[in-house]
Amino acid sequence: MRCLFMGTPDFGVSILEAMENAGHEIALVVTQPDKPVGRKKLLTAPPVKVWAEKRNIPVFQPKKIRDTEAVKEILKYNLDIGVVAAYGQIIPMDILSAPKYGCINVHASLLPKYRGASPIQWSILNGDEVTGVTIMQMEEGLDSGDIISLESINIENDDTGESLFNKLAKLGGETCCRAMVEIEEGRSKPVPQNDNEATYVTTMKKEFGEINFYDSAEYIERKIRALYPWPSAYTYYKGKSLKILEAKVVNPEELPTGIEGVNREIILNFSPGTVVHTDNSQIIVKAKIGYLSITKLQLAGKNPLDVKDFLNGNNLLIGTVLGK
RNA sequence: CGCGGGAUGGAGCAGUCUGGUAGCUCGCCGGGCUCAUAACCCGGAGGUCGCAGGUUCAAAUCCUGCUCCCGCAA
Repeated sequence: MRCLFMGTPDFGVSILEAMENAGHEIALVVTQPDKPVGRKKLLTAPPVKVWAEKRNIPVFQPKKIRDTEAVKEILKYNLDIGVVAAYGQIIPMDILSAPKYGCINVHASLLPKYRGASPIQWSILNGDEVTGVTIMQMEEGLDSGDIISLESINIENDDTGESLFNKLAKLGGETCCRAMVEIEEGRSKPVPQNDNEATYVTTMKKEFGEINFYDSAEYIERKIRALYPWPSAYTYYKGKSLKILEAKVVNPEELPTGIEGVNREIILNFSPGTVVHTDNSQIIVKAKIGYLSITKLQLAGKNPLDVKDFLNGNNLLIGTVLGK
């Protein structure tokens, strides 16, 4: 089919590649304007734009997609279908209804659960065992369109925001292409969502990543995985922010025996956030419920390090309390 | 000119303020102890101290310029 694609980050690139491999013609790519990024504020093109330019596909980057000029530009193209994946702007009905089959959206959750931004992180954080992707017919509401296709996937115990993102990006591309075939052949039967079951998630904010050791170790561990590698879960050490990149839950009965100079009664009286043990592979910190074994971390200004390397240069004493 | 931290054997760090023999914790190689070991003991190799200039009898250290890495912010 002759397609319009609207999207911005890497997730969109995965969908594009799937569409290309399925033999669709990408007539136009619409994405966000280039933005200053990084310490040097270099003007950087969105990943989707980079991808499209390599293939000489026209790219359109309106500041506001709702402006009549922008709408007119897109309506110039004769399109069969529009595919939207993490575009970042609200698209007006004029555009959504312009292609022959309208526009469909790829969303990284099992709708109507987790409408909105950052569904992937939230599904890990909440300890869900299953998530997936939804392909829906777009309408004006937020992720509220009729469901064309829904594909689920298990969340593994070691899945991170990054790994699950990659899995869902791949699954999203496959599912999207399958849905496009169904639409073209007239087999598609969109099903309305049950709005009563809808839940909404907001954008993951940076400050949300601060670890509260008065949470349970299990929750903190999920938070670390959900926010990896961005924006990262963090705490503070010697006044500097300390990102926790990898950790495991340790139950009280699994604590290493023979902790030198410290007996278990003292540990029991430590407050959450206190380091109770270190060895050449881990730093164990007490949480409100359970203990957290940190295995990989990054101090502000430094590179990410395995705990072993970190401890070689930092004399981290038992009894140190992490946090502000 | 957004704010800040950093660059020192293979890894992580100290030393820089107050110029004067290259240090610590590991890793690696060799030997020893041991039933055995990631444990312990002894020995060894490995560094133009990010780059380029300057000051000085003497620079990792002081001055000037540059490159690269990272945290925050965006």
